[in-house]
Amino acid sequence: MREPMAVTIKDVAKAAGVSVASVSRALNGHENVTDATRARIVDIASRLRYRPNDAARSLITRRTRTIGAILPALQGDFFSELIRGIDLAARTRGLHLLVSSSHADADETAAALRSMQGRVDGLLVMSPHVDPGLLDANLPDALPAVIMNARIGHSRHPTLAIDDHGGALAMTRHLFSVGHRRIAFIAGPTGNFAADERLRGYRDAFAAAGIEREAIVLAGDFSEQSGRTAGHAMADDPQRPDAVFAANDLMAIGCLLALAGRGFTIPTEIAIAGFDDVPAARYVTPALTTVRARIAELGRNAVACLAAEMEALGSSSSTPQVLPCELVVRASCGRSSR
Amino acid sequence: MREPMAVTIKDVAKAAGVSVASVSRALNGHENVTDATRARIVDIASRLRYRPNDAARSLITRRTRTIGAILPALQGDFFSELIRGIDLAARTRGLHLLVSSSHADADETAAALRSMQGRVDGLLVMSPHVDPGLLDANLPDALPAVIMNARIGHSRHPTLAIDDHGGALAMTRHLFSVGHRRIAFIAGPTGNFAADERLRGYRDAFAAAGIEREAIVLAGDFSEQSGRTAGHAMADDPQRPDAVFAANDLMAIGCLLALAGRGFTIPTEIAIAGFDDVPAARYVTPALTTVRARIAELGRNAVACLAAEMEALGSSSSTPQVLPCELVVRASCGRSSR
DNA sequence: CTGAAAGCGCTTACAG
DNA sequence: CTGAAAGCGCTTACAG
Repeated sequence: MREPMAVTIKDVAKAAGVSVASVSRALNGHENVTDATRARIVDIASRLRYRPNDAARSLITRRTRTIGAILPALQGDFFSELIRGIDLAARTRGLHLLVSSSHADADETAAALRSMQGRVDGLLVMSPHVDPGLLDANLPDALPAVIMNARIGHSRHPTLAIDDHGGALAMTRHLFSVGHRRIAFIAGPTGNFAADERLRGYRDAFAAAGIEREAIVLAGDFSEQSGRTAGHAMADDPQRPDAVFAANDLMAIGCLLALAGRGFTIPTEIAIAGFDDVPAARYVTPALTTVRARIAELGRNAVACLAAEMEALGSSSSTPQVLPCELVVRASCGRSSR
Repeated sequence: MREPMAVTIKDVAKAAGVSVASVSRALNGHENVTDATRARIVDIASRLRYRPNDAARSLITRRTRTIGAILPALQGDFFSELIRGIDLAARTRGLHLLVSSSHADADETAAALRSMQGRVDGLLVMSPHVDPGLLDANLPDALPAVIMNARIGHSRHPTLAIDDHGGALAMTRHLFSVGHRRIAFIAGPTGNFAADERLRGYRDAFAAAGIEREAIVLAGDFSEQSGRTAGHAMADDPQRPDAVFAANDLMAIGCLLALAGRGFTIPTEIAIAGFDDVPAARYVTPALTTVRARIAELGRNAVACLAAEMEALGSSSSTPQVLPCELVVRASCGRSSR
């Protein structure tokens, strides 16, 4: 009981009374085919429900019409948005999307990189601790790749990033502008690109104000719990800051909940700001002031950049892109500066 | 300037002084190879950084070691969780994952189905308005496929689903048990499987209580805005219900916000419950009572089911699975029944 | 245990 | 414009 044989190009050729070469040319839209022949072939092919075998085609064309996305995770608002942008942009170009995520460490990422090889025409890579050397060591030079959210210029591959630094800088300035001065920062995990950039933005704002010595940095790891912990630490601190800027919304929310639980009034006694504008930011009380990045756009642009790479093989062009962020001022920080 | 030739099985054979057949057998772990030969081949292959060409292999084995997931969307907490479960389970089995989503209508879904053909060994399909006929018409009979969140038994393919009906039934009973009787239901989009099932659960609870005539159903479309609209309608209603059960959390939150904005106290004046347990449910004030489904598990089990299908070709086995839901009682509905 | 050979289903120079 | 043929890189009976 073998599987029913799929219809191949030979079957179509036979039915149409032409060679397989003509079928191939007709179906692939080559010029050198009579309209009449093409019409007959197209008609028969569809009647036979002919579907070219992708493996055979890939074998000879060396193209898969597929791109791969290697991401640290898939769940959560950030990745959810990112992958939506990627998926849409890939579909628009008729590209299939292979995904791989949840890589705990560099070894797993390397394995994922290798396993994508040969199955994709190009790769989108985001790794929080991305090491350009990892890519170079595990990817053939010829494979187009685009890196997301890593330091621009650190890799020979085109890199696109959210302007985490600029967003954090703008938020810190905003907090200054509404009258806060003792602004604590709850940091994200050290070594994580976005976390480091946000911290740098915070620090630069203090430096620009000539008060870098007054920066107060608390440890965090992007989890709500670490935000709570920081919130309790602040509540216990006799020199309590008058504002907190957390490196992401989850920590800001944890901090807010902890502080509110300890009886502090927000924003009058202490203001709170986050980063990401996750959906939940609108629902906490008071609603969270935060920084919004256009993440789907990052994904979309990354695909566009990758597609360009794939077409112009070798000519690694396209200026690095840094997508600006936007301040979203809500109730948790007092009134806006304007 | 042609691309650098990749190393093929021939290169390995030549370097090892054996035939390509032996290389193939050695690398694929067949028994009939001397340990010494195998060792030499493996060594040389890795030294040459040999990577079998997947297209060539697929062409002959008729396997891609890839599964496809066709989903209505990718963003949002639900799909985020679902795809996480799918990705993890696929990885565990060494299967690649091809995704396709954002299909506005049946035509686009059909196109996605066809385009996956030949690129995958099996398919995971979730379509809110899934029509078994659509699958049959666009998929070769031989392609293993598993359907998620559709009515069990309506397709010749194995189907797994969240117990939306049971969850809604349980929530409605819970609301009865804490003393509510005039419980309105904000429905989701008609025709959407989950929405319909949840409504049915609500109705069945009323029927079981012998008061089906007292059911109050308001229209909604799963959006926060439709929840707000329903909330305002209730606020204006002289015969205001004493509890609202929304078919999803987004609508429940919209309704809660609208009602709170109109000065109603929750849960004393009106209780509110949702469905899904999205992260935001914990952050609204008061925190939302809701129903939680183990969505990642649905994805994981669907992959397991698909993998079984793929191995035992033809023997469509595996009893239909319905994953139970769990009540999450928070402050928005008054005290728990226990 | 090992090799020579056929063949998977395509595409593309090369002739005509 | 069309066809015969080579070849993409593998795997797998079939012999030995």
